[in-house]
Amino acid sequence: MKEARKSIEEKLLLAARRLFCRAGIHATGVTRILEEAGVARASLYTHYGSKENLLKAVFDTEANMWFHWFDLDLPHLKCSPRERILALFDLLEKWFAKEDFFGCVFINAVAEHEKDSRWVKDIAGAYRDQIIDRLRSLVVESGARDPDMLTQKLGLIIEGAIVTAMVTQNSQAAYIARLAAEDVLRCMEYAPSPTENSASSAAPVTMESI
Amino acid sequence: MKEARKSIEEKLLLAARRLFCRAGIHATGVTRILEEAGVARASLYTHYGSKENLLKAVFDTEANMWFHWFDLDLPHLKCSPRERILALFDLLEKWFAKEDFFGCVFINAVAEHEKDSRWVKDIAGAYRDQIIDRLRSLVVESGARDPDMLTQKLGLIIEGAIVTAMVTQNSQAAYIARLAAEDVLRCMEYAPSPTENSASSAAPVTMESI
DNA sequence: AATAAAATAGACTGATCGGTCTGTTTTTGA
DNA sequence: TCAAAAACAGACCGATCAGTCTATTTTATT
Repeated sequence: MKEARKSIEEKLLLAARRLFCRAGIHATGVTRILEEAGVARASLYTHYGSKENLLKAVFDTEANMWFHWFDLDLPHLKCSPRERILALFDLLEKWFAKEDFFGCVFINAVAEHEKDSRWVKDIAGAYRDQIIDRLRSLVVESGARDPDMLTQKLGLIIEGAIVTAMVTQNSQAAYIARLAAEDVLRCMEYAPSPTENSASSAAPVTMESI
Repeated sequence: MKEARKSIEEKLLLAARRLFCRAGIHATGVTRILEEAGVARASLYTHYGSKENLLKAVFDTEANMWFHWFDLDLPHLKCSPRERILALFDLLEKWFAKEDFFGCVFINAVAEHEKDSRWVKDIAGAYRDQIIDRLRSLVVESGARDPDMLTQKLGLIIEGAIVTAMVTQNSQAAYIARLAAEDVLRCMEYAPSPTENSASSAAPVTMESI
């Protein structure tokens, strides 16, 4: 296949995302980003204008990873909504196992910036809301009785998996998280799905019957 | 009661812990710590020698908070081991609700330092191991069938709660985490405790009977 | 009250930061 | 092929960083 040459923006984004997560945002100087990207100093400023704007662009790429999972990868799976939720943890495991996984740039950025800073919290929070919304759609599809509560539990478990994987440098955190997610799913009562299981009684499915 | 005057070490520790978590470690200059602590510049260096040593001392205070919970607060509760595990999440909720809660200094420090840095990862990791060990003791006390797995699940949920509370600035994360913890406890089979329930059958308690 | 030790304010240093600017080389498109 | 645009290397700037130092004031001990 064609060896597509990376654009300057791509080279900067890849190097910045990697370094911001591996070494921290404040601890990463622009000089180091430029060395790793193999790009001239002035190019960073003609393309992004500032280190801060480059960070915002890295936020974009990280959010797009999540959107790709929810909007393209998971819908293509031929399985039940419940299994689609669990498949998310398999995607997490592949992410954690990458040699350049060093945590989530949103979480890390919030951790190392002024907590009442407008722009970091607002941008990271807005992306987080969009990701949680997609998770909630998956949960609603599954027919859970209390989708908001289940979404919050799963979101918390996902964030716990990310942080545990970062501090332990072990992708097994995704597997633990998947098992914990199975537990909370098992404990949630499901309403019968309108498309499948239409012959069963109207009584909710309890955890004993799963 | 006596108005105990804070020592210079205490004033520096309190200000540093607060600022390291609220604004980030790299983003916090020593000048700002000194202003907030109301202490002279030279005093920081006579007492701690460097900003890095001050961070290590902050690690100590954060670890002592956890040790106090596990070694003093929880053992005093007159309740079942299972309820003691859940009481941990009530302690988390009180922590999150404090007006100067801005995340866990261990997690935040790992997030914003070089991931293969020896000292940050080693110190934070060693404290984490000690905390997880105490959690495992609680789990073993509860008589769970697979204490290692349960400990990992609960540890992951706790870290998820901390990060969720940090990014959402909402102590409700502890409540969600407690409910999730109840779910994983419910799904874990318990062996009969040797001290209580000695009259029951040898069959393990399943989740239906809880 | 006198003296020694500790804490104070704040100037200072060398290094590094994000960002700008200059001049040269490479790429691109007609 | 040739001119315009883009990317290049690297010097440079003002600000800020952690840490040192001096000189003064406060505290503690006798």
